[in-house]
Amino acid sequence: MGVREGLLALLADAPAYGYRLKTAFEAATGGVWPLNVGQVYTTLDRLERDGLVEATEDDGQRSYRITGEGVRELGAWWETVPVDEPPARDELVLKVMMAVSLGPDHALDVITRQRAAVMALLQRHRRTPRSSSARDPVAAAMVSDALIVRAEADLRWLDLCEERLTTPPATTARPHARRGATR
Amino acid sequence: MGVREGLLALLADAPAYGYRLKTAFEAATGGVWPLNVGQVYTTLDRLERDGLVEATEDDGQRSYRITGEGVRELGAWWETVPVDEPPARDELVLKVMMAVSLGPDHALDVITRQRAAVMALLQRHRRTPRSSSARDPVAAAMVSDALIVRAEADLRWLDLCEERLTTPPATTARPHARRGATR
DNA sequence: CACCGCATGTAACGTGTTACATGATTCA
DNA sequence: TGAATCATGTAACACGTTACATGCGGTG
Repeated sequence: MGVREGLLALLADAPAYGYRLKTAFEAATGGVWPLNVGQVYTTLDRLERDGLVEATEDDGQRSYRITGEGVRELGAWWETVPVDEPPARDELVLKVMMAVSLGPDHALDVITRQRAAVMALLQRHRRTPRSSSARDPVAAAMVSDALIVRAEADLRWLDLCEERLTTPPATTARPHARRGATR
Repeated sequence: MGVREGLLALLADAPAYGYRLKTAFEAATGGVWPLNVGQVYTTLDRLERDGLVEATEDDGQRSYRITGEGVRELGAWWETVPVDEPPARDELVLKVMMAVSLGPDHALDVITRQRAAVMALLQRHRRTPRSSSARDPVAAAMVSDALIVRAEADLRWLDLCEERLTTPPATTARPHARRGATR
């Protein structure tokens, strides 16, 4: 999810042909998000089918240019955040939900395992400085930041779940100013 | 992503037929994750194809039971956290990455817009107490928590991105003990 | 020459999503 | 009777992913 809009964003900057879009996409993401070339072409076909881009054939080179419709669609993409109604399916959340439905003991067990796994992942992300020796250090650093922040949020959520399972059900506090998630 | 494993988890508790799995899945997720019945049957077909479940036909009722193979697969699911190599595609991250590749001014603009959108979403999530009047208040509360924590993490990450774009590129600090994301 | 990078595709598969068709049962 | 719920499926589509095929051009 995102290849479609990603290519559209690149084409908003300048017209380009398929292969160049692949390299541009990978460069924009600091080289950490590889993209199969084949997907570029299929995605371009769909974009053309939907009238968001136009192609001009020149000597075997198909150059793609964004259309007015595409510009509008892209503008909406920049501004909006994907609606979560119904809430986006998240693997970790689903896992804990299912474990809860199988019983609180099972749930606490899964939470413990998941916390250990996420903590290991977090440490790995913190140790490896992905920013250096990448094509675009800033982009790579941002992706790295995202992984770290996301993992921290997962830990925090696991703590909240454990609280909800261990404290009496009357106490349904919202996660407002709580912090930590370090254990 | 997750329906497959979700159904498998439910079948690990007890054998069931298709329609019951739909209601069980929705009940387990506090009623906030609706599931089309059709998908249950297609997913069950795939699970059966892969040998993770077995079906016993009885008077038009196809009852599904998890197999040993399914139990093993499910056990791995409980323990592991999805590997992020390459890092999972995230819409917000992709958006900012693409904006960065189009120029820092564009990027800061998109970051501002996205922050506003995420903040609005966060406030909406904090206001609506999804825990009450749901089939499973605990599950619904957990999903609500996840949305809140996730949105907070997104805000935090947007702040970090802004820092990386506005501070001199020499300073590449890691997001260790930083907190805030309240603006 | 053989290999690698450039460049364009096609085919197949996996999963998720929606819409639609078909019956049986239950209940106001 | 008519509507809602239960119950089982099929068809079509979207998107992502991988593998594969093909041809060109430069370079060791």
